[in-house]
Amino acid sequence: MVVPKDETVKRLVRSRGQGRPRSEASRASILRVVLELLGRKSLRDITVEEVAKEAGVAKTTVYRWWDTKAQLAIDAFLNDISIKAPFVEKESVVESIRSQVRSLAFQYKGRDGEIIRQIIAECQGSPEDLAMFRERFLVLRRAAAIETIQRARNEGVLNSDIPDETLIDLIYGPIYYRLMLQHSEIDSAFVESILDFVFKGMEVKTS
Amino acid sequence: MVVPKDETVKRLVRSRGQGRPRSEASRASILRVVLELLGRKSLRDITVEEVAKEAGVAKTTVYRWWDTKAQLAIDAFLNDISIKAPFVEKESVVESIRSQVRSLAFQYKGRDGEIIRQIIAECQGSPEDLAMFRERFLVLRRAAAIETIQRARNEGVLNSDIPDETLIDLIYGPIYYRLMLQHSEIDSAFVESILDFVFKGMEVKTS
Amino acid sequence: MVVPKDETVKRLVRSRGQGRPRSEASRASILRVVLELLGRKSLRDITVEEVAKEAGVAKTTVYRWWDTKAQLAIDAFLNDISIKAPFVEKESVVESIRSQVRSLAFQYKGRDGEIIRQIIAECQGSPEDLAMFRERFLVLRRAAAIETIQRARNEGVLNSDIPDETLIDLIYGPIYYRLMLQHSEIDSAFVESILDFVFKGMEVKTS
Amino acid sequence: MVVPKDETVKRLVRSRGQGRPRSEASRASILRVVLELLGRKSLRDITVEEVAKEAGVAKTTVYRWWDTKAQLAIDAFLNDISIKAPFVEKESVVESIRSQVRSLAFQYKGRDGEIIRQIIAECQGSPEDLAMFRERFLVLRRAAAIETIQRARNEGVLNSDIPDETLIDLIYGPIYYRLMLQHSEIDSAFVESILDFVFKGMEVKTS
DNA sequence: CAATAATCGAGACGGTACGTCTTGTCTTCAC
DNA sequence: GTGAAGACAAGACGTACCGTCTCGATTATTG
Repeated sequence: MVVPKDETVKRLVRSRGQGRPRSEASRASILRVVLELLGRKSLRDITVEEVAKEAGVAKTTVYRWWDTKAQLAIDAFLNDISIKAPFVEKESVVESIRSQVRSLAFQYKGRDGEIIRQIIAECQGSPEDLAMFRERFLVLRRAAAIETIQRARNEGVLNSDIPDETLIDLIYGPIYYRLMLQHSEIDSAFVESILDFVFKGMEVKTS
Repeated sequence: MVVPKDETVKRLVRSRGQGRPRSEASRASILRVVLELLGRKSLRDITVEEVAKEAGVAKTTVYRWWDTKAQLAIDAFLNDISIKAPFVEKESVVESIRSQVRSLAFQYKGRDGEIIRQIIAECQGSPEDLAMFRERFLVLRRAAAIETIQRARNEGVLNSDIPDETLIDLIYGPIYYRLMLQHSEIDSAFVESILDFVFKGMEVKTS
Repeated sequence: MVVPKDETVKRLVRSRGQGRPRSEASRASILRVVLELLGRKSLRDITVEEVAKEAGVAKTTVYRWWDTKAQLAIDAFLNDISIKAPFVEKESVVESIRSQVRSLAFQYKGRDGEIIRQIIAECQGSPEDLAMFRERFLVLRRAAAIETIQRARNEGVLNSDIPDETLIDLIYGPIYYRLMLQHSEIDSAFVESILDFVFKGMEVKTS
Repeated sequence: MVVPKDETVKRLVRSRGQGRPRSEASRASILRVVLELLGRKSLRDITVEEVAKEAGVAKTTVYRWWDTKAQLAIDAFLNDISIKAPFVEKESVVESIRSQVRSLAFQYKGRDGEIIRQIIAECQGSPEDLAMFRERFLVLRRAAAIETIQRARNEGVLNSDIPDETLIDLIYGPIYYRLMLQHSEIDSAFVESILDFVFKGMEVKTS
């Protein structure tokens, strides 16, 4: 378990104590600017200096709360999004999964996909950053998927002995693959083909 | 179609004409150094200055033939590797595919996977670089896969109407997913699970 | 009137306000190194990189306070020298001038002449630099000369209607001429000949 | 005596022998381009690369015939100008000198003065270049001046024992002083004041 | 008339310094 | 103690020229 050094943790750790309290305005301004810049340019091309200037904040204030640009981007991203692709109750568990994957694919086609792509790239330079991205973003979503998959298994809908983790990789891997390599669109034809192949003949059992 | 600006093309373009011919020794030295450095550190942490110095070459010579660090890394990588995961004739077409995927997964677990990971990350900052990586690396391998898949279809072994491109994404996507996110190992249990799931019941027909 | 962009002015302008104060140690170190290097090599052969390295200072620190190498050299030179050829009270005003010119010629024969020569050469590439050299070095010295000349005129010692400025050019021009062209030594025979010619018959009146 | 390394000498030295003869077209083109560039920018800002390109000539061709940029500029300048300020016979020897100084001052106010200024500056970096400038430009003109001055002495017109060399410095020094420092114009008021002061009462004797 | 030899253009080369940019730290004063 | 301001050391960036070199092609003289 990697100890997260992100600002959320720092806030908790430092929250008690003397002195001038942390400026909430500065924090919000920084995160807002990062997100806005991420809409215009590659994370690589965004500089801490630029963020500080745009946010009307001292560079030291940024460095005080975030160790790396990747962590800053992760915070900005998570601070902004609500869960846009949740697992919702459907007529069947499999349909619930299919529905979630469709939502996620739609989300990844847009701005959010772009940002995630940039963050993953940025995190390749540091195992710690990559670990943080997984823990703060990926594991939550994978946990929800696993729970749903297990419900499907309990209902006898999943007639395969493929491990849960691997099944998740099988479903979401192709989407991340296209996200990172950009060799083809993440359109609905693609998503439906994947889903049909993975869940072929499974919905029958739910009836 | 992106016009590749990599050195290989430049060499062809400039091969006819006057002037001092390009130094093959410098070229080889640069590519060798890049590869050697890629074994020791992240591509992000490799500097052109460092490459030039280690290669005993002027910085301008590097910039003359490669536009970006990503292109340099791609060339160094491709210059080095032979196709380590080819499609070889097996007792069945499906087995031929399974065998290739096993080889590729094994390759991606090691140094080559590490390098590919770095290159993909580096290419995210520039669509041109990413396009070059696809064209010089990905398309060749995907073309071979497609050809094999079509042979399987012709033999009636593939009983699914999933498009070829999507099938490739389904098989290789999970591997790239684990390569980039590093949430789990690309071990043989993982690979076999994927292969079993994708080709379940298909080998029967080949008998 | 050219607005000087040299460090002295910048210092005054920026002196009030927040932020880390300018490092006096760095400033002194840079100027010291420049002067030391000027004693060993041509100003053309001195590089900013070299100055920074020798001074144990970042290159940016040099560029932050000085726009051009010429300005740097002027500051280093002025920072070092006291007025080595002042106008001192003598038995007559003319003798006071003669004495000053002798001192100046002696000064220009040595290291200072060499440095001034380099600075003047360096300043030819930019009207701004040349203007700064005049304003920070030349005008002060010419003003002192003019004041002394006018005292001489008031005493009726100067029986010529030559303009003050031109008289100064007449006396000092030949010295600068030899300094820049190096066709002959600036020795005392030369200086005395010039002085005798310019002030011939004038000292009589002072008796 | 410095051995001139300029192209004129090289031409003579190399003139006999086998091989392809020197291209007169290239030589003329180079000198023409240098002169044209000198009209537009500082000699410091002119690069050999630029000269070669503009002249449609290989860089090696420039380097083969001229060792330094200063020598190139000197050649270009001398190749262009005829003697624009000669000593011509006048009603008196002194008037002949005065006339020559007026012409020279007029010349130095314009483009030629600008070029000379640049060349002198450029030559400060190398004693050899400065020596060449003196030998190929200055000595010829000073020799003519000395000859005229001696004629004046023989006619008893010059009633001063100032050495010839120093007298020349006294007359021309102020002009070069203003040329290099640019603190005032080299206008006729200035020239006449200098001449009147130097030759005051001398013309009487010529009558 | 072939051999020789110096020239030419083109342009790659190793090298150096440029002036800028970004990083992450530090120092001051204000709150 | 935090924050804004901004100087600082460090070092890579990508560019511009330097002066040299290696080519193939050309153009004269010499044998």
